[in-house]
Amino acid sequence: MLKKKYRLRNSTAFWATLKLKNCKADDYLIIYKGKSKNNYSAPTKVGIVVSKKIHKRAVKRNKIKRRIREIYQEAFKTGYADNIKDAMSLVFITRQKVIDADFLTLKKSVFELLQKF
RNA sequence: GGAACCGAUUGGAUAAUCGCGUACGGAUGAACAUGCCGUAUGAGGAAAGUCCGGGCAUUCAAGGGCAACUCGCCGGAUAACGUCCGGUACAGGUGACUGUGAGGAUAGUGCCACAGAAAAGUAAACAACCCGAAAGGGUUCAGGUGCAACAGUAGUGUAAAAGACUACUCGGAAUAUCGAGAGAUAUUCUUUGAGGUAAACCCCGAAGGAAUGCAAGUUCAGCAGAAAGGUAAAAGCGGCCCGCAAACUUUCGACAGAACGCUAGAGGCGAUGAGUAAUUAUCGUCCCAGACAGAUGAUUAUCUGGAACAGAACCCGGCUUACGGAUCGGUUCUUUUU
RNA sequence: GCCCCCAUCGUCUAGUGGCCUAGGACACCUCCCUUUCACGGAGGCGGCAGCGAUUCGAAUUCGCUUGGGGGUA
Repeated sequence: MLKKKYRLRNSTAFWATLKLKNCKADDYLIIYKGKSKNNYSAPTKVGIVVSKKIHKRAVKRNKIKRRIREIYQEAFKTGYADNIKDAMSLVFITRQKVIDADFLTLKKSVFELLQKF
C-alpha cells in the first residue's frame, strides 16, 4: 500500500489536477495527470475517487481503492509509471464498469493507460 | 427412524512473498530526511438503517403557564427507553411453542360508500301475518341486504308470532374466596342484554426543561473589509404568551490551517452469592482501533467449498433489517420394535 | 459523518379513508377531416416504489425495506 506521504490529501489539489484536463481513459478508469514538478525530490501524490454511484456499500468501494493502490505500487516498481514520475499529482477516477472487473483486467488497464502519457 | 419447535455459540484457519495505520524504542545526521530499522497492536454480529433511549457539549434567562410531542393489560429490571424478563387475557398450532399498537365507544363530536325498511334511533316508508266489504287498524317472528341488523339452541305459548315465558349456552352486574396486581374460580341476579371505528378528532392516566448534534464545542495561529437599513419603535431572545433584554440587523465578499475533544468505559473475562428470570452485589484479572481523500490488501497453496451479509469515524444501551455454513443443548408430535 | 425531505401513466402534475375500476395536460397509437402535412375532432394505450399491519374497505393511516434529492465545514 501507499504510504501517507504519497497520497493526495486536500480538495484544492484535486481540483488543480482535474482542471488541467490532461487525461487518458478507457472503460474502467480515467487518469488525470497533474503539473510537472519544480523540485524533483518532491513525491508524486496519488488520489483515487470511487463515487457512491458505483456501489452503495463501503466494503466494495474500499476494495476497489485498495486494488488500484496495489496496482500503482507495482507499476511504480516495475517501471511502467516512469513517464508520470515528473508529475506532481495523479488522480484515478473510476467508472461504472469497474465493479465487474477483477484484479488482472484492472491491472492491464492501468498499465496501458500509464504507458499512453 | 421421520417431521418439527426453542435457546446458545461461531462469523474462516494455516503458510509463503510484497505492502498499510497507530504507539513506543533505536541507529545515521547540525538540522532537514517523499527518510531507515525493530517491537507491539490494528473493524462487526450486525460496525448497516439512523428507528428509540441516555452520556457529553453548546445555546436559551432566574422562573411560570399554555400548546405540541411521547407512551398505554399487570408486576419487575434498568442510567434510561417505544427495550428486556416474568405473568394475565385473546388469537393461531395435534403439540413443543409462537404472535399481539391489549386504557376508554352511556364524556362529547365525526364517519360507517353501495346494498338495505332501518347503520343507532325508544327504528318497519320493502315485505309478511291477522282483522275488515273498503278506508284503515294491529303485530314485527321469519325473509332478503350488507363487514356489521339489537343474543343463540330446544321447548312452552299464540290466530300466526315474539325473552312473552322455561332450561342450557354466551354477555353484563353484584357478592365471596384466591392473588401483590392484571385477573381466575364459585354462587346469585339479569333480556334496559343499546353495533363498529380512537393506526378519526378526542377523553383518562403516567413520565420527562427545550433546541441543536463532535462538521457539538475549546485553544492557538491567521484574518479584510465594503454597502444598505435602523435610533427607542421595529428588529432580537427555543413554537406562543407573560416576561427578559438594551445595540445592532441584513446583503455581498474573504479566510477556513494545527492541536485538544478522542477513547479506562453505565468496559470485557472468570468465580461466588441474591433472584424463576431480566438483572444485580462482592472479589480477582485484563487494557483491547483511534483514522481525517479516511488504515487489514494482492497473489499462490492446502483445509468437503473459486465461503454469506458486510468496513469503526464522539461513546454506550436497545430495536429493525441483511446473512453462506458449522457446532452444542433442551423440548414436542408421529411411526416401528421390545 | 450528522440532520432532513420526497416517491401517482413515457413527462409534468390533481386527488376529504368508500363517489377512484385514480382525474387533467403534453407525448404515443388508431380513425375522421385535408390532394398531403400541420391544426382540429373522436376513440384507445398506459400509473399509486415494494412488503406487512390497522380497518368491512388503504393511493390516503402506521411500521419496515428500496430508490432518489437536499442541508451542514
